[in-house]
Parts: sequence; C-alpha cells; structure tokens
Amino acid sequence: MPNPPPNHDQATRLLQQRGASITPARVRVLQLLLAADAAMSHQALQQAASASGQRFDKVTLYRVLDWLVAQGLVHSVTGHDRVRRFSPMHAHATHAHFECNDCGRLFCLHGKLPLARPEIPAGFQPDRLDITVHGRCADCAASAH
Amino acid sequence: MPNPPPNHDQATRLLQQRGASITPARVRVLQLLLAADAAMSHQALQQAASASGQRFDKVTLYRVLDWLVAQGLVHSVTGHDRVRRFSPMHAHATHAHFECNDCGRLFCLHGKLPLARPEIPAGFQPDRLDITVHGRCADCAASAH
DNA sequence: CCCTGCAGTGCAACCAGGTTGCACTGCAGG
DNA sequence: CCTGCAGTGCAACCTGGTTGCACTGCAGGG
Repeated sequence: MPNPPPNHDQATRLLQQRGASITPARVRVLQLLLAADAAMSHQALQQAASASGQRFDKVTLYRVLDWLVAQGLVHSVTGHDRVRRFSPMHAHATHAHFECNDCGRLFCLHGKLPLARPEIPAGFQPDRLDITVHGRCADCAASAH
Repeated sequence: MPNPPPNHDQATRLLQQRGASITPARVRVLQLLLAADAAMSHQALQQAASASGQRFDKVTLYRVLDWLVAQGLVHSVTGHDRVRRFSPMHAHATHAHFECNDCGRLFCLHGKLPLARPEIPAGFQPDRLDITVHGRCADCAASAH
C-alpha cells in the first residue's frame, strides 16, 4: 500500500470534528461503515472487526453504534428481516434505500428524489420521509439471470 | 346495535371468496384488523381477541397472520421498533404508511401517491416501492400541542 | 504521589418477537 | 371404524437487542 490507511484517516477526522473521545472501537466501526458498499448489520460489523484482529463485545458495538447515530454520523435502517443495519450518514437531506428480496442487503441510493409527499390525514404532522425500493440487487440479479 | 355483527360478515365473506377453511381464529383476526384504525401488532391482536373472550395461542396467531399475508388479504409492515404490524390489504397498488415517532403506531395512507421512482444503480431490478412518512400522529400531536 | 471520578469496555444475565417440533383435536372420506 | 389432514396449543428454542455490574485506564486535584 503506497499511502496511509484507507478511510481510517477519514474516520478519525470525523470523530475529531465532533470533539469526541477517539476510541479504537469507534474508529474501527466508522472505518468499516465508510468502506462498506451496503449497510452493515451489527453482526457483520462484529465479524469484520474480529476478522481484522480487533474483537469487540457485542454490547460495545451496540453502544458505539447508538453513539454514532446520536452524533448524526451514521443512520440505521430496519429491513423487513427486523435486523437493524447501519450506514454512514452522507450529506443528503432525504435519501432512499434499496432492499434486496433475495440476499436481504440494504443499499443507500444517492440519486435525487421525487419530493412530492403523499396525502396526510388532518392532524398528522409529517416530519421525515423514508423511501425503500424492494427488488433484486445487481449481484443477485446477475447470479439468477 | 341495529344490524348484524360489524365486519364479522365482511371477514367471513373475504375468507369464503378464497375458498379457504373458515376457522374462528382467521375470522376473528381478520375482523379485528378490518375494525382497527392502525396496523396491529401480533400482541395487540392477542390482547384484543382475549379481551373479547377468544383466547388464541401466539403460534396460532402467527400462523393465521402468515396465512392471511400469503392469501394477499393482509400485509405486514415492520416499524423501526422491529415489530411487525398487520393491516388489511385494500385494493390500492402502492400505498404509503405513516409511523408515529411518539406512540409508534402505524397507519396506512390511502391517498394517491407521487409515482416517480428514485434513481436506481445499474443492474438493480426494482420491484416494489415502500414509502413511510414519519412524524406525529393526530392523537400524539393533540396531546402534546 | 495517591485519590477520585468518569468514559469506555467486557461479561453475563435477561427480555421479547418470532419459529420449530410435536402431540392433540375434529372432521371428511373410504 | 380407520385414515389422513388442517388447525390448534404447548413448550422449547433462536436471535437481536438491552441492562446491570464489575474492571480498566486515564485526567485532574490534593
């Protein structure tokens, strides 16, 4: 590797910007999330971390993730398998997700969105809009052709 | 009450249309769902049923619900509290949901929708679109004003 | 230098939604 | 009457997630 650690730096920088204490668990989790192409479940994170030699307790992971979400650095999505998955919060106001029917993976879609809202009954106060597209991800579509 | 049971008839009729065996559990569950103004969790269903004198095992409920979903009579939504909630499937192709941040209840929105799709990366095969509006339901908004 | 306090971590027990395996019931058909 | 099968109930189980508590390491104050 020609240059310093990949998104380790970015992860550390993001944490520093928050003025928060920089612990190995936080750096590693954020780093993994930044490198991932799909949202990661707590379990995937634990495996990925321990595969690279850093073993964290699941409680530590949950707490780190809660903390990251509270800091606004990460957001969580619950798929229909009832498992929370996490991915780094990029700077788009509203964004959609894609959930694969076959492998269950969850991706963030970055394209811009149709911003029309559905009709809301009287008295309801809308706040945020979640859009999830279900279907087949590129990998599953390819392997099933 | 002037006329025969409320949506008991409707529930029975729907089941008959499917040519399926009509069991007390199926009728009662469908009846409760038809009467509800918000999507019901399995737990809420169990309580509601046993409050009206019909006690069902939770396994029975899960199976009845699975069956109803498979029949297309009911659909399930998973809120961010990771609990599945069920509501009768009406005849709208796409429809949105409203999830209350305060009480966690889930409502189906019946109005028509903006049908534009977000941009999908190459290779992905979209299939179905889920839209969930988060915010405060009428009750919670009123009691918090 | 020791004492205190506190954030982060790990371990173990726990909780709740959901599933599985199996035995029981009731009914239709031969 | 026997057989088969759908529906139901019970109990054990699985898993994602939470809670309580003890341990560690470090910063700040005497």
